[in-house]
Amino acid sequence: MAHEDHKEIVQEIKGNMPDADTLFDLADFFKVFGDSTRIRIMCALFERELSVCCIADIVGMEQSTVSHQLRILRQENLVKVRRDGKQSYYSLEDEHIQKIFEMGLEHILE
Amino acid sequence: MAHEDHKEIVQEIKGNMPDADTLFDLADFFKVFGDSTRIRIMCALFERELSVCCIADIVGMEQSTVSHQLRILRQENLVKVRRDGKQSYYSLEDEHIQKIFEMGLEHILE
DNA sequence: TGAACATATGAACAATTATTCATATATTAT
DNA sequence: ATAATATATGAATAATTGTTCATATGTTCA
Repeated sequence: MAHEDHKEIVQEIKGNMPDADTLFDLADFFKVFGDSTRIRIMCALFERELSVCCIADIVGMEQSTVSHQLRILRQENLVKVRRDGKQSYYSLEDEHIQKIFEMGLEHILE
Repeated sequence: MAHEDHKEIVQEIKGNMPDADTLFDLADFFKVFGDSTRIRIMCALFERELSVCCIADIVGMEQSTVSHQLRILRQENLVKVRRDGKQSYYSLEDEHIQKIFEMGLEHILE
């Protein structure tokens, strides 16, 4: 236990928090931003849609690696795919992503 | 290799991207948001500053676990500490954090 | 000074995750 | 159909990371 109003504070805060499931999902969402390969992939996609092999060359990693990471980005609805012949072209799902990206950048550049 | 304008596109995008170091730091920053325990701790701190033992009770984890996670939050300048007698009171460093949090929440609630 | 309490930290363990290799699937052109 | 190319995926491995236990540090009060 602890100081005087411990119990009351705990109850108050617990009552006002979003439910655990939501926060769990939120953590999963941010987890996607927490890897430098994925961050670089997303960053590349800010400019335009790109094929998998272009992305691989841009980030300097194996095509396989990029494919795996793109799947993760797809699962969290951060990117969408378009097939055109042999290529798959990936692009960002919406603009939230760039905004969150920029806010993070703001924070670390302080 | 790949389709026609592959090389040009790769060069163009590579030229416009922030340098790798910055993106690495950015990923590290978001990594902090990518754990449900830390997310819950931050969420609790939106309301007010809290002692370590309060936080431990709110998130339902060991004091030790919370202390370790608070250190990580401190290292990334997301929280600050204030000593008052035996207790350490933690609070959020700035408002970026809540904004980023809310944007993430917006995204997953779609 | 010593007891009691709050917090911090090191070591160990379990679990998760990123990457690569090898290979499968899909598409196009010959 | 076969060859060539682009992408996707499964298995294996290495590395990272979250949690806990045990204990150290710091603070107050008797």
